[in-house]
Amino acid sequence: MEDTIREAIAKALTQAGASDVSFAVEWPADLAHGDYATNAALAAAKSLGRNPKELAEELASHLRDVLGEAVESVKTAGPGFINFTLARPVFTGIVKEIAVLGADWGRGSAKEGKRYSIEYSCPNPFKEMHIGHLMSTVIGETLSRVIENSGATVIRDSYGGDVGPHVAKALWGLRSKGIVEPNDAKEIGEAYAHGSRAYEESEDAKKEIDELNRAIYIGEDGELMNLWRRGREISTEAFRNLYALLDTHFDYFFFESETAGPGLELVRDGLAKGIFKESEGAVIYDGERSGLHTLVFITSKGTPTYEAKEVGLAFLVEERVPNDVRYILTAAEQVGHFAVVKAALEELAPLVGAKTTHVPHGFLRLTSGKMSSREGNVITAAELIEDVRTKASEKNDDPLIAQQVAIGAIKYMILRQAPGGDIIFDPETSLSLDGDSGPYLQYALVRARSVLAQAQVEAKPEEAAPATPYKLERLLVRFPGVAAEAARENAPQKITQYLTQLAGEWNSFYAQERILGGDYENYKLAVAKAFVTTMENGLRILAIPTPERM
RNA sequence: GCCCCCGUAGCACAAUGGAUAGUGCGCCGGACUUCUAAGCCGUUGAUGUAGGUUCGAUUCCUACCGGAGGCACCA
Repeated sequence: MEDTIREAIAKALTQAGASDVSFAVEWPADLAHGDYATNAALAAAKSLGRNPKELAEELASHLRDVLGEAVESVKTAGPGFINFTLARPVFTGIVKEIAVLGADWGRGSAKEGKRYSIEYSCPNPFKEMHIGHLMSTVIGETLSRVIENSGATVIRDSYGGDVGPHVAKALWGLRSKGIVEPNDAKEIGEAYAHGSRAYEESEDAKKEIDELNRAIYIGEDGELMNLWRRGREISTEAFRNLYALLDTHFDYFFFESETAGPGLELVRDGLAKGIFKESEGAVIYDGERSGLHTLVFITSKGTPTYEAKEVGLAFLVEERVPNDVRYILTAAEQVGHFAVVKAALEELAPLVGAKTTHVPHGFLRLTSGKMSSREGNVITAAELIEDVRTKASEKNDDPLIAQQVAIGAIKYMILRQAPGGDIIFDPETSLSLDGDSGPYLQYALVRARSVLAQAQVEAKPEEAAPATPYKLERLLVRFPGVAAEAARENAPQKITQYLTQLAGEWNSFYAQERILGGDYENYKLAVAKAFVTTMENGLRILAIPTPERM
């Protein structure tokens, strides 16, 4: 419908003598203004030297003729907007279409045939997954689904640091506590905190940890490597449990132990080609010549840094996961580093560099101060989920439903805003189960399904409908457009906000209209069903669970 | 010092350059003989400052103020 309107406007403008004017067709903020609006008259008025209101009036009357029965009215408003109110049959048609499409309602094709490689979550083995990783995991999974929904194939991977100083600290910590066989991820996390403190407080410990770090890279100390393998296994198993809870499933896991070797080699090759240079015994990329930071890729001790490993990873992914676009999600604090890696990649392998995009996300900040695993005041992902689940079980006896509500609440908190922004997280008040929240969406869906389950008659979109479409219907129409916009702009929050508005409209409809046994019962049931389909499809994209009852 | 991000009501967040700047929490006030009150209806309240571009700026540009992050051997 939007395209039809757009074309009609373009033609009308050409007739008026303004063929290359760019204009918008958008949803008015207020439904009272209609279903679509355009600024075409405002945009064209200047080049035509016309009064925008007059021009709008002229265009409107022309468009009224062209669009005919599809529109209820075409009116001008304000400084020269043209508002389109769609006719009743258009909405009836959409309600029918939703019933036919079912799970496919809202799916797009803009990215058909594209392969996306998306990397997210990326917790480091030997540390516990904290709420920061939760943010990356939730945003990454939902962004993946948003892109899949527009027709692309998405291959998900997570990349973890299983070598490097933090591992040396954890292993040193385990050894110093005399632990040969760690029991769980928590024990390893504590050992890391212990080793990390020792590293800063004791020269001897620092020396030992540096030595361990090298030994892990070399990998010849059998006993050490056994502890390392065991530790990595325990950590990654804990991650997998969380991923199952969060409904995210990776196709690949990459580890720094695999990227370190290739990374070193690639950077050394680059050094020979003059892309990198030596400085104070280290191999660096001189980013300053292009306004970036100058960063070390290979340390003076010969170990690769994060940057070199990232280069190795880029090539490894290219080999195993052929793709058209590669997204790497990390916290925003890495933007400076990533810009340097990308610049280096663009010199080493222009095609790989060009299609690699860093998608930064904000931090989850605590109102109670900074989180630091060294300080031991991190909130782990598992703890947070457990806390919210406890809160949710006050109203739900069924543990599965309490868990679905908890996951929904946490995900909503993360997905309601633009991914780049920080979330100020107050464990006491941030996780609302009322108002704008995950449970709000879930509850609206549960009530709608409940109505449908109790219905004695069939949902029939072809039965008589009231002359004026419900606001709910007028919002339902927008779903595919919202989903497409979210994919185009990497903006999952657009879907969250839309679903919130839609749920609110359903709640109002539910409160005002008698559905079962009321007027237009068959048609209202069809609208309720269309709402259920839309909410289900939307929540599926967000990866928010849909409880059976609440 | 340099680079990047951010500044919207008491608080947390929205708003492809458009109309009366939306929503939730909180505050205050309503409605249950009716399909689930985690809900509905109403009320209160905001674009850091100063310029610029534009028919039109929360949005783009400049400066300033304030906050967060980054700036060579952690990731």
